Amino acid sequence: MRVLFLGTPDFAVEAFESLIRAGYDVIGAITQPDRKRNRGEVTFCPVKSCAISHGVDVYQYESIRKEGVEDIKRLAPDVMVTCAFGQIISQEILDIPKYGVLNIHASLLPKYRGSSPIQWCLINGEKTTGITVMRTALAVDSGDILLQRSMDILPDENAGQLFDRLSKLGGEAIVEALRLIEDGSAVFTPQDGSKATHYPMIRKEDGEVNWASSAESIFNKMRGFTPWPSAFTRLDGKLFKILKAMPYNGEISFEQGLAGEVYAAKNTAFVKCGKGVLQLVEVQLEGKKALDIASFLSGGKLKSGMILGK
RNA sequence: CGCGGGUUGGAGCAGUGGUAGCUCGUCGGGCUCAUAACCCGAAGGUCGUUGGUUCGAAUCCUUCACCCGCAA
Repeated sequence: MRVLFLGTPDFAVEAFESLIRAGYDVIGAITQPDRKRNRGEVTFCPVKSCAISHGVDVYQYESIRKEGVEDIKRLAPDVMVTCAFGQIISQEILDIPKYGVLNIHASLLPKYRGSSPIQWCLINGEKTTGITVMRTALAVDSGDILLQRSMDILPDENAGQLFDRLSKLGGEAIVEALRLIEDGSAVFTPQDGSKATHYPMIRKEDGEVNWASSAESIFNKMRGFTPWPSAFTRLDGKLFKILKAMPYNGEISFEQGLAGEVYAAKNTAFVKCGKGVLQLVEVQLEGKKALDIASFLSGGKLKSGMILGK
């Protein structure tokens, strides 16, 4: 079976490699164009690097609808697999492969349609999520479902960790999906549109912590934004990332009792929230490396009574 | 050549011309029923690299390397 893969970031690499490991004839990988990076080395996107190492041809288009049609027709795939590709595909392309186009989505559709499902599940404090393999349709994440695999979200898991686990599950799911198609037992079930929820791509500025909200919701937000783009606040006017933290159940007596107020002990620090207390575990100040809270406190930049967010 | 911050004993920082200091850790000793507590003492740094200015540089100028924040 000739498989054409469309995907760009880390999340898609696992699916790409799974297909190769499973013995499918992966005839090409289409990714987003290489983006300019001014600081650090210029690197190919993860799927491109992986494809090259496996000797798979890579195709990149600014707009696949306008530039990719001829290439895809020439490649004559039996099936196409999309995974975090990042571009909308036209009906003309969807009609090319005999077995259609499949998409791997990191949520249990119809919940969490959109481009940041993993982050939003964490932000909303979900306990369960999963992978959906469905037919790619013109409307975003609305195609008929071929199969789903669910997975529990760990209590202190962040988006990076959940990404890793879901990408593996996605790799397993897509291989299983192709098996179903090959032996003719694939059944596609329409989504119940009335239960659909849609979330936008998360933006960097959305990562700012509102200390007036509850420790629990700040904790969930931090998990959803870590490791990228990170939950942040201000320390003395400087960008201060909260990379790891957890709600604290003990009693802390704050001098002023204000939201965002810091209580710094010897090896740890707490922040008063609108409801509850958050214990800091790992932080990063603008221009500095990420540090565990004990090391950061050694620097003397965080003291009891300071108010975060200003 | 996009903008900016950084590189000082094991960790994190201070120190803008006169041969380095703080918190923590480490090691030794003491106190205590006990402790991540407290007390006393000790070890540990040619201040990222290159060249220069100077009587004298961690501190000023220069080369390179590496780390990081922002913007893309």
